[in-house]
Amino acid sequence: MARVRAVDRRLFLLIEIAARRLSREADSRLRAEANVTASQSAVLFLLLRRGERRLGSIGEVLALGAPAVTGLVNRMETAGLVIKRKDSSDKRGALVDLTEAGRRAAERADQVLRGFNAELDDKLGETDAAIVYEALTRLATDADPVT
Amino acid sequence: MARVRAVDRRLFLLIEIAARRLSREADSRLRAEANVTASQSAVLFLLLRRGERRLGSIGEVLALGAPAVTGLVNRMETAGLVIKRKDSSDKRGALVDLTEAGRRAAERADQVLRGFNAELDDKLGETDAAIVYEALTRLATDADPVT
DNA sequence: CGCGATTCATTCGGGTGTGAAAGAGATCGG
DNA sequence: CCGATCTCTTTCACACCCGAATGAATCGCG
Repeated sequence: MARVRAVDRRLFLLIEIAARRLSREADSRLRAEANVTASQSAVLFLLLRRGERRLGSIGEVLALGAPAVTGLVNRMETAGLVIKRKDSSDKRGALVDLTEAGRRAAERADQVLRGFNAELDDKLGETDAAIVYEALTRLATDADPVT
Repeated sequence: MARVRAVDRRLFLLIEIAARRLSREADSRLRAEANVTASQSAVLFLLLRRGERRLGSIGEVLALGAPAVTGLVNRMETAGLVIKRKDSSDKRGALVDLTEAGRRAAERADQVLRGFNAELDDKLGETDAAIVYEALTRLATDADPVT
């Protein structure tokens, strides 16, 4: 069973397909149990664990471009999950922080995702999961061709 | 080195981040060298290797919902890459096939992606790459919780 | 001090994805 | 044969992402 199905021999396409499936499942659980989207939950976690941050910093960690962060945070602000205020020490930037509702949502989302992640780890097995973590981290932190 | 950075401990978030980075890079190369997007190239490959197919079949292989396929194929038809015609044996469905331009684009895209994929394989190393392929295939073909 | 370069965020236009609902054609059971 | 039902695709409203261009504030260097 060396051969994999046609399309799957392109790692990047395979990752996209896997990401799509996982995202769909995670998103539906997160919406149902925490009333947030998968993208939003990533921001919530970041703020929950590392506190108030600038927009650019969020984009850096999550590998998102500036326009994506602007839109995401704006929708979250409308939803009452975060507040945005001008950085008084550098008025170009804006700082984002959790609201109380945001904190509660973050904690619910964390529960949901913890469970989901555990299922995935089970599915892969301990050793494979560790290798995949490491491999994806490497790809995620260093995807540029001419390093 | 057991501990990974905060956000990364959620496999699904990590996959999203990696997918985003890889997609961005692949997309930019594909646009430059073959004048197609990454999503479009997945459809092109499928048609190139397996021939004319129905919309639903494309969605099944690529893990895309029906509305996504409709939009994707429509934009590709506008771009002259594919043609869509009614399935005469079942007039509910539509068949999609490559145009000549589509075939040429598919072959260029194949070259680009072959190179990109080789780089990724290099970056991961042979054994890790094989494990990642296998693991993602498992996740991509079986992401449902209650199996 | 002051002006050009840099940095942070937003806006703009467009591709990509989703779930829900609608329309059209096939199918099957009475 | 024909209506209930199922299947395939589309439409709709929306979330999400990107690159390019813009606006606003800071920085840096003469």
